[in-house]
Amino acid sequence: MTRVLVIDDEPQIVRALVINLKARHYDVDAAHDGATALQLAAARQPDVVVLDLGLPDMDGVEVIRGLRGWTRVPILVLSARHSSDEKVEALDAGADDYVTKPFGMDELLARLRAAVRRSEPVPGGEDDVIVDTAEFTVDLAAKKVHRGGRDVRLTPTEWHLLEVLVRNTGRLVSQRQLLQEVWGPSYGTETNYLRVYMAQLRRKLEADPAHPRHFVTEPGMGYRFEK
Amino acid sequence: MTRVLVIDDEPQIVRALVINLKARHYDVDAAHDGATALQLAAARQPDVVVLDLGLPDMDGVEVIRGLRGWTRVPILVLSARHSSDEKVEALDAGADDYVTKPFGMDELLARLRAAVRRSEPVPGGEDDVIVDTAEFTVDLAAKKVHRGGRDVRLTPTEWHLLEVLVRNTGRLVSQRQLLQEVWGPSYGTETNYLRVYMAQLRRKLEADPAHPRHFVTEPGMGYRFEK
DNA sequence: GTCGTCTTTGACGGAACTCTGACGCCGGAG
DNA sequence: CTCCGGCGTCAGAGTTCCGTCAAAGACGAC
Repeated sequence: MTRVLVIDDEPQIVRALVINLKARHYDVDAAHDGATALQLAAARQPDVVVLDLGLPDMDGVEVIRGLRGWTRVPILVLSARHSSDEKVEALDAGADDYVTKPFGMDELLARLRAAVRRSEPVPGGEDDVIVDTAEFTVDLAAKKVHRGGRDVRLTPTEWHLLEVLVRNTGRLVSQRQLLQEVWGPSYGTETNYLRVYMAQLRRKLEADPAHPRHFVTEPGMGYRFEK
Repeated sequence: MTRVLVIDDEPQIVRALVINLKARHYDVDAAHDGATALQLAAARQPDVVVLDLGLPDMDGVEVIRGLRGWTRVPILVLSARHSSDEKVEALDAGADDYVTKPFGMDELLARLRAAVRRSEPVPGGEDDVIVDTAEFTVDLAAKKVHRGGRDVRLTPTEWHLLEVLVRNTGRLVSQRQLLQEVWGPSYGTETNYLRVYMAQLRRKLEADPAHPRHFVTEPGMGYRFEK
């Protein structure tokens, strides 16, 4: 869940923000002054900060600097001041966005989403999906199969077939489904393809290809991958 | 130098932006319609995009989507519309900021700086910039390759290709992905480029280019860099 | 203009991959 | 027993894909 830190000394604005944010399933913390804000930011590690510049105890820009000293968390500034200098100062101090009051809640939320979105890691990230068996290891992201200390080379078709089976580990996959996923929707009855390529996979991955333990045939139905 | 792509069909606005940006030592490209913009973005790889939503040939939001399909470059939207819906739509489509006309140049430049700043890599980044192999060393930050006691000269395209492969060390990178990252999103099937440049890299970096150990071909799928 | 560098393009032989048919094995049904 | 359908195995034909080379085109420097 995304955590938001709201910093504002006007209770009605804080209340409005908190209600709206909680309704959209954000986790919300609130502070009424700069000192509390900096403390809360350190303690709660928010994913985004909404900061009103007019605080009772310190200048809003100082809060920005205080945060930027140790974090790159997105900071969205609220302010009643329309002056260009104020905006420039806040943005150059490290703010990510600047919204003048009165503001529309829709717009604020959209800007919040934008700020959160761009601080997210790249979706196609480095998370390696690895499946382990007694004899070999499959890394779906890297498209690698490791077996007995060395990499196994698979052809595109072999990979595709393996991928479908591994993604359905433990489940029976029908011949029709395999054919359509690997060879295309117009295939469905060419079971000889399956026989040939399943044999390849077994030869390359099974300890004893004649008695497969991981690529199991269910006669008349399909195949199943077991760890 | 920071490169900015300005997209607007009003000549006087473009001129004002270009003059101001160039005075501040930005490298500026300009497009007056969406199609040109998308093409320029691919060709010039800007660090930030300034986009007017009112274009003659296509909806501004479509331009945002077109860019977001393949890049996370910051997009700063300009618009004459003050409507909240417009803003929300643009921001949710992937824009980073939204400025309504008329705008102050100081504010716009400050927002531009903010957008560029946050897209910069962390200064004290923990990313290991240097990759070592038995035969050569790649320094991604310094853009240098060292081999056998001397620097190897690489052309821009060779570098780009090497960079993508090294950033994905051990992982298979599809031909399509390589083509799109190095040559641009409109490429994807010109595999002969890959063949030519992969041969160049091997000739310059592999001990035995005919039997590559680090730049591995996976027929029909892509290439892989191994340490 | 001329030069040098880099990129794009086309052509070719060889390697890798996919498809196809033939054959044998096995278990169940007649 | 024989027949038959489903499966595994094998090897060759056909196709696609890749590495290599060379030459033409694009571009900037001088």
